[in-house]
Formats: sequence, structure tokens, C-alpha cells
Amino acid sequence: MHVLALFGPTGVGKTAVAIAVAELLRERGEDPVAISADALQVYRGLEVLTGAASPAEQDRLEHRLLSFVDPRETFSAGQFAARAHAEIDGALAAGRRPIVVGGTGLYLQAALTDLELRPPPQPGVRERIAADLDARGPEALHAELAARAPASAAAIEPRDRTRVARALELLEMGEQPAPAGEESRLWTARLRHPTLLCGLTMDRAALYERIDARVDELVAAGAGDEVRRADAAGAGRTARAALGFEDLLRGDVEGMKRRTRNYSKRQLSWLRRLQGVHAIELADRDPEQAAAEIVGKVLG
RNA sequence: GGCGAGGUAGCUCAGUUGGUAGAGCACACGACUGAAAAUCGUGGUGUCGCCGGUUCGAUUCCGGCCCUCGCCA
Repeated sequence: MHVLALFGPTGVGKTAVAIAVAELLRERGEDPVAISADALQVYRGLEVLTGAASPAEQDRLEHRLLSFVDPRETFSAGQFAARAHAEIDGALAAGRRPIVVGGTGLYLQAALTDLELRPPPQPGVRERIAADLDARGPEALHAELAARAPASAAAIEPRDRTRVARALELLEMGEQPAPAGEESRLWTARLRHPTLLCGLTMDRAALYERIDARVDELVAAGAGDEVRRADAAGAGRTARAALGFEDLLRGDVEGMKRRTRNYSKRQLSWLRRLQGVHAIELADRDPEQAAAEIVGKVLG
């Protein structure tokens, strides 16, 4: 049985499509299960802010890998990969159709492929480098990296704080940098299981309108309260990176909309880069029509 | 009506001692290996309010007009 993967930008309505696909699959006697590939919907207590499938939606289709991380904890693609592999393998072993649904490109690839990620940071190393980064700036650390590991530095932009820090971190741990270019497995077509990958797309102007409307809905549904509660409870660095987290603490709804639109565009860049994607244009169609195309033409 | 400040990119503004202008944001495209809803790279999109004067040349100096904001009537 093939894994089905649905990838698309935030606001495109992935959950509704996944549910509609699941209903068609049940008519064919299948037992589908959704496996979320989303870096922020993993946190407990941020379901409204992150637009996770609601309890009513989860009644219609079981969703895995939602709301299982304490927001005070930091989480990572590496931790996610192990969980996602276990969920997908478990579903297949049980004869269930895994529907990987997501918006986080790196998490989708982590779920579908064997990325061979470098080791996680040792305790204290990342904190020390972060402090150094704040004090001296990324370009100074990049220069240091260039002196100690020229090949590693050459693959990284001097102002790219995250990657400069990660490269130094690996260097101090005595690890090789992640492979780049041809060596990278990020864009490989070699997946862990036979997979049918659908890219959900929509006209840009329509997508941006939906995002703006969706942010208003999330705020009306209490996203601001969620964020204040998580903030008071000591939310960690990775959970605070959720779109709108810092914005809503400041009451900046427009800022959350802007960041969400920016993000959706980066997701579309990721989508175009993926190999073997079946493009599913949502345009003016409802989720049932899109689901019919996916089940009929793609799944066959 | 008087006084003052201002009109430059989609927005907020900088600037040009006179040689047709540039930042941030927005927007487009791209990168992406244990922070990825993160972090970055590339791209300037323009009747410099309008009309006239001076000048080889005016967005810049001068005059008039229009508009906006504030204060005073």
C-alpha cells in the first residue's frame, strides 16, 4: 500500500481535503489515518494558534503527532523523524493507509525519507554559541568558522545566524557538517515507502485572502489567550517561533497575517522543489472535488 | 482667510552643495539536513504634487497654483 502525502501552504485547507480523502477511502474499505508533518502543531495548548485539526475534525479522521509536546520543551526535526517513521511504519503494518499531511517542508522530508541528520547539540554548546552570536554577530562567527573549517563555511551565508551557529556547534562536537548539494538527501526521490505525493496549490491572491481571513478566525477563536497562557507557563524557544506567538502577545494581528503570508510563499518554494509531486489545484473547488481527483487519478 | 510643517516606490521615510534617486517593510523568485511557522540569498517596482522661470541640465534654486496635517481666526 502506498503512503499518501498531502503538502501545501498554510490556509489552503489541507485538513478538509484529508478528511474528504479519508471518507472516499473508507468507501473503498480502507482504514486511513492522518499523520501530521507540522513543526508547530506538535505542541500541546497551541492548537488554535497553529490551526491544528479540531476535535470535531479528528472525530472524522484520526490524526497522529498533534499536541504531544509540552511547549516548554524544545523540539526538533530529528525527534520528529523518529516519531513519524514509527507512526507510518505502524500504520502500514496494521494495514492502515497513512496520509501524511503537512505544511513543514523539512518535517515532511524527515517523515518520508532517511535524512541521516547530524547529531543533536550537546547540552550547553548551543547556548554558549547563541550568547557568542548575540555578542559578536553572525559575520564574526562565520569568519571564525571559515578559519577552522573552510569547506563548511563556504556553504553558508555569513549572515545566516542559524546555520553559522549549527556549523560551529557540530565543529565543537567533533562532527562533520551536513552534506550539501549532490550529497544531500533532502531532495532525493528515494523514499522509505512507495509514496504518492500531492501538492495542494491555489491562486496566490486567493490564498492570501484566505490567510488573512483565517488569522482573524483564529484570533476570534482565542489564539491570543492561548499565547498568553503559553507565555505565562514558560513556553520554550521552538514553540515561541509559532507564527503569531510574539505578534499576538503584542496585539499585532496584522503582523501575524503578514508573517503567515510570507511563510506560505516559502512553503510554495519548497513544494516546487519536491520531486514527483501531483499538483492539485484547489482554486474554486471544494475539498470533496479535490479529494475525488486525488483518490481517482492519483491513487488510482 | 493667516501662520507653520509637509507632498519622493504599494506603505513609512531618507537624499540629491543642480548631472533623472535609495533604505526598511510589502511584493516576486530562490536556498534549506536535529531551531525549519526558523534562518538566509537575489531582484527597485518611481511623471521626486502641478505649471512656469533661471540654467547646457531642475526632483534639487525661484515664483505661482493644488493637496494634506497642525495651530490661529
